[in-house]
Amino acid sequence: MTEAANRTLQRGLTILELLSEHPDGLELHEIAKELSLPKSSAHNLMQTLLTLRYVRLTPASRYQLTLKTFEVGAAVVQTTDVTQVLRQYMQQAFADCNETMHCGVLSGKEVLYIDKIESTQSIRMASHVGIRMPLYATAMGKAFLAEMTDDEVRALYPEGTLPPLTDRTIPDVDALLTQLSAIRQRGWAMEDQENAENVSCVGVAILGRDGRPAYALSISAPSFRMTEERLENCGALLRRAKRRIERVLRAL
Amino acid sequence: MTEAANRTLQRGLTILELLSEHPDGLELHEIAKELSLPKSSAHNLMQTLLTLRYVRLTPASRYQLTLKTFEVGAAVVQTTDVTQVLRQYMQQAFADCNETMHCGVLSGKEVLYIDKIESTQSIRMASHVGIRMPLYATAMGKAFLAEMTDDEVRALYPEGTLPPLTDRTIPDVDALLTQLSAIRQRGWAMEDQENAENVSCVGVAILGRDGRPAYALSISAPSFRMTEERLENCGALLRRAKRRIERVLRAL
DNA sequence: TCCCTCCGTTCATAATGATGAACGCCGTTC
DNA sequence: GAACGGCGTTCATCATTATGAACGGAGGGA
Repeated sequence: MTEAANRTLQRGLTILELLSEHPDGLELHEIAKELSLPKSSAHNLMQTLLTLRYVRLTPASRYQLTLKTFEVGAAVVQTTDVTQVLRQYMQQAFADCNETMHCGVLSGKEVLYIDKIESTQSIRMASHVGIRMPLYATAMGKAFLAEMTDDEVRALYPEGTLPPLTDRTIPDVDALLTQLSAIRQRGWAMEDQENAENVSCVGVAILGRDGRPAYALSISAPSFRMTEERLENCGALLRRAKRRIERVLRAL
Repeated sequence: MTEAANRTLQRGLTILELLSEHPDGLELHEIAKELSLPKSSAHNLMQTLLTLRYVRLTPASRYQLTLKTFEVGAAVVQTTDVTQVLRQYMQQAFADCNETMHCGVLSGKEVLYIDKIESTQSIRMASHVGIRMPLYATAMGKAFLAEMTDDEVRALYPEGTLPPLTDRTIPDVDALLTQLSAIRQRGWAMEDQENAENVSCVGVAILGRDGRPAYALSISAPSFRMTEERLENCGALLRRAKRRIERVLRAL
């Protein structure tokens, strides 16, 4: 994505990534076009990937990934469990935002905080590992709720009103559902001082193999640091992490 | 392993493969030493792999694979089933030997042939897809038997004698067990005109996730072409395929 | 059938990566 | 605490890779 030291390697790996998104394979010119490479350069790289057997050529002259990439990757997964997967992607996202991050699991009507990485900035969020928070007042929680149907959400809060934690806490289920709809659209949840003063959070939920929400990630920062732009960046960061983690979990 | 067109890409991918065999990670100098690279070259490549996030640096300055390789590889597997996995590795092995290959499943006391690739040489084996053969008279079958205990094998043939298909067919269970022991040692089975005249085969069994023999691959050739050396080559080829397929199946 | 286009391949040259030597850092030894 | 050895990093120079242009073949339309 960014500027890498070594062009050749960068390109080779990008080709593998590209092919992974095209199970039916791509022709040489398609690869060249997609990565804006001269066809002769693409040709050279594909020859190498062929002889190394990362790629094969179908009878229709389409390049397809072989299982070799999977062989290599699978070795990592053998020695990795779910929490390590979450932590690894949390670390990657952290490297891109340097704000306190949390990881939580869905536990009834609450989110249970199970892991954190603390920002190195002098003004930062305190940690929450081990505690529980109501779903409706946290970014992670709202991300969880957004993965449920409206009926499921209403069933969680039959009273219809939501006990306030701050004066910004969402007051009732109707307001909550309105927000969830926006969250579903956008792909990430946010929470602005609804849980504690001067703290803003962004969160996403991770679906397990069964398609049910299982884990969540969040980025928390002092509200003054969470500009509109930063919010968008963090949201995009988390959405990317979500997609990747889900892909890994599906095969785990 | 061999001569690839592009040195840079070759090296980068080899590093990924190397790291996949070292879950705890390797230090820069270890990588350089292992691949006989100057440390400055290794350094350059590792920097690239770092920025591309295929690799991360632990606090102890060890390079470890991230899950990115797995993400890429997992995409292939999503659209692949077991028979396609087998066929893919069969094709790779075929490219290295150009002799008729078969793939079979264990079915009671027989091996059921489910797929083939025919040699392009003018003198070649006829195809066997869909037929069944006794375990004791085929390379695939003996490979299956070699994955069982002696007791299990004896239980399959309580009579102790084995109906001959040619005059070379192994005559009884005792002789069979002797051969199975050698097969276990060597890692691959062979069969020399025990099933049909002038045909020699090499075979390996593939263990499923449950650790039980499930599939087998074989290479068949006219006996005159199966020199001692070629036999060894084909055996090694199949053993490699076996290892890889099992690794993939384990994560499938 | 002929022409045209599109695709993959090849090749000489320009751009980029590889390398060993030198540097700085740290921990260890004497 | 001085000297040494091992490690990662940097840099100038040389070897390899990237590239555009040219080639040849396959398919399609007129």
